[in-house]
Amino acid sequence: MEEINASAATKIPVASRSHVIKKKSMGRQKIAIERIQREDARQVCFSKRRVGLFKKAHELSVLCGVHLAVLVFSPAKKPFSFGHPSVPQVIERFLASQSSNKSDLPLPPHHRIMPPSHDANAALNREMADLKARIEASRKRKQMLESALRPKNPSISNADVADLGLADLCMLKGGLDRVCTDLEAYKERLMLEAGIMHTGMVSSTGLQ
Amino acid sequence: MEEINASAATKIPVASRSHVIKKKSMGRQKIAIERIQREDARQVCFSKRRVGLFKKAHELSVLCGVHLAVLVFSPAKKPFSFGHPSVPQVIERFLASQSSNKSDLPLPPHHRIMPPSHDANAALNREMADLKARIEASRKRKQMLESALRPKNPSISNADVADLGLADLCMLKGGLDRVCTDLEAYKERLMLEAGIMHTGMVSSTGLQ
DNA sequence: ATGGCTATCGTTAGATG
DNA sequence: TCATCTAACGATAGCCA
Repeated sequence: MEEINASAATKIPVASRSHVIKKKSMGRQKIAIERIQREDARQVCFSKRRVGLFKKAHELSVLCGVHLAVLVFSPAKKPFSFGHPSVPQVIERFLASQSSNKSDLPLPPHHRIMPPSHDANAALNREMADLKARIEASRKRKQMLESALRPKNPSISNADVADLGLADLCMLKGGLDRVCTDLEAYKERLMLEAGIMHTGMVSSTGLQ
Repeated sequence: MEEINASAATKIPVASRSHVIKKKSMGRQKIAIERIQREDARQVCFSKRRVGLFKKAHELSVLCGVHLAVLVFSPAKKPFSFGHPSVPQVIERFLASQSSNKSDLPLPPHHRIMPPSHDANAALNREMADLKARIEASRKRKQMLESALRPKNPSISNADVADLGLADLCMLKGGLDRVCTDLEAYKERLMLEAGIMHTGMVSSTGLQ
């Protein structure tokens, strides 16, 4: 990986001209993926990589025409976000996809699996009304949960736990659907953490 | 890993019997950031870049120790997500940071990067498309859920699944204590919330 | 915090199995 | 569909203004 061979790297400009030449830059150095200790370096890294991440997200949304959202809190706790078509829309859609049906709210009786080829327009209209109602209910529920949390006494040592549990609770109601999604997300995460496990041979320690 | 050059040399005979040196690969080609027309290429691009985006997000969260979440809907409307410390936590925190300014879903003032909202027509079209997508996804989810539930044991609990995933993945990982710790904490959170649910807050589907 | 620079590292388009 | 390979392209660590 590190050693560049004669195939393409045929440029030895500065080094070959002189035995001692101070390079203008060391270029990009390899770093381990672990918390950066130096405060200023960490801040700079965040600024640059945040932009890079948003750019990647933008490219993905355009290239593939998909909806996505990225939410980031800076080291200074400041929120940054990027979304296509918009952050709130994507969040809403995501939450809706988690709650799915059943258990969410009073399910309209007409909401059931319909034959795809049966008066698509009428069916779509009914379903759309249904979804709108669900979105509205979801909105109210969120407000209730948030307002329920706010009046809590901050001196409670478990405030963090309550806060953390709040959103998870929302998603928990999705049941199996949610479990599957969460597991998927955690599988993704683990595969990222583990790095290159499936390439077969890795340095047994794995993980840089 | 290092036999790349050796294997490359081995395959040279193909090129040598022709006066035209055929490269084994054109390598990465430059592409414009615009919707990819070919359906298959778009799908492939999504798969690759989604992984890349999640990896970048993971690196940012670790390097800078920040909270973040990424929500993506595939071209097939399937939701993918990555979050540190967890998607729901980050969403909740983000919404909370927004609610201090406005009521529910208005766009946040701090949005630096945001697709320009066009005229009302475009907005309506987007909403319509979005709703239709949701309807499609909802239908598919329902079918998957039902077909998954019917032949299987309907009483799969969150704890069970989380536990299995934890043990399995930890074993798989082997050396990453931090991941195990994270998952342990996640499991505890799940069980705690299950307890909360049981005490009456959101009892929906007999999830356990 | 932003922006530019450079050398280097990491990502990925296109082709292939 | 999904993994792999290659070479080119893009992102960025470290340094400075």
